[in-house]
Amino acid sequence: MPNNKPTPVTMDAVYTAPGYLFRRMQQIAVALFIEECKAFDLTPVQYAALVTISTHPGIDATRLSAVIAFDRSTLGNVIERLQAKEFIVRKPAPEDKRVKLLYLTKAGAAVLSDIMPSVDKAQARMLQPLKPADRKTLLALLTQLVDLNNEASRVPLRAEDALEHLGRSG
Amino acid sequence: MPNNKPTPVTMDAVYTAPGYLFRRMQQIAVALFIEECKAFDLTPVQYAALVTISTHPGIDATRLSAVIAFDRSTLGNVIERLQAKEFIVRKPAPEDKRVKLLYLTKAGAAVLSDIMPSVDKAQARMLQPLKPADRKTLLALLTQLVDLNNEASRVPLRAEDALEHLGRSG
DNA sequence: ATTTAATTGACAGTATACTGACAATATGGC
DNA sequence: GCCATATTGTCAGTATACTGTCAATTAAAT
Repeated sequence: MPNNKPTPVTMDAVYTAPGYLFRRMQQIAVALFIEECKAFDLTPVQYAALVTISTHPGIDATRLSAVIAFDRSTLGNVIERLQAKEFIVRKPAPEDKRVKLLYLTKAGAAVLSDIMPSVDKAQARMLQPLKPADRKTLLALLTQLVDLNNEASRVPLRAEDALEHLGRSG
Repeated sequence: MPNNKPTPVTMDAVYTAPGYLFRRMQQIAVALFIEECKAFDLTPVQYAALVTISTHPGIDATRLSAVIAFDRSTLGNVIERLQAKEFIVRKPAPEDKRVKLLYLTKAGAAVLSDIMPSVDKAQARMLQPLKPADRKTLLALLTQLVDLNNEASRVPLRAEDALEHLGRSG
């Protein structure tokens, strides 16, 4: 005969779900970043954008979005804020009137090099509670998992594709 | 003599940062949840709130926030949306005019029991790419890490404290 | 009991995220 | 060259998150 007992719902339906744990860790990661970097007025997303513009001067917003796997719509606002803080400039591309190319300003390069130690400290702090060997294991598995799930996100990482048009034949 | 070479910034400053990886996994987790559960019109946060109200009928918003470690301000809007969908009701507490107690409606209980298999499928899918042993390892380390970093988040998990006032002496 | 503290829900402001749409512009097929 | 298609940046709408504030209310201090 069928089992008609309703499955009892417990908080384990939340606490043991990997999605819940990833959400918690993301919140913790942001909190630690903000705390360590509060002197620099940069968010984690803004930091990632700055790094990418630094390593790919003249990148445009769409390619930037692909290189860090952030949503293109969201990135518009991020870029505006970085521009308002005068950490980057936008220049129209001469050969394509739709495109605006992104470059670091001197202030942007300065803040990026200044913030690095604090970013590193924040990244170290969030893994600190684990034993060193466990940190390595977690980081390796996490890197694998993100990579293997790349296509599942709305904006998959496309670092190679995005670079094809930059600094080469064109 | 001092080393004046500027540290070359590479994309590793982003790609290997645990904070970046947690952000990516969180986005992937949400995308998979939404995809698997699109028939139910529930977000991951709304699901967690529903589960908690189901296991703690009569909980108030502040304690709900502590039990799932979500921001209290944010939760106000979440509760409003759940109420608009008629999955929960809010009743004023007789002994404290500030408090509004939360209860599942029949529709809320139904959607919760209906959505469970899809939630489980989404949770399984995000770990699927890993070998079974690696899934266990990752989940164990992640659970540890969230727990050990509990105080670092703005809204630490306070499941026990939050329960003290419910269904007991009062 | 009256002043003081803390709590609760609400709100305003900022910052990610995603969906879907749009105009301007480029590019391809023909 | 023209037309269908694709790309780029932008915008409106919704949903988390966090900061800080506030009025109403309750609890604590004395």
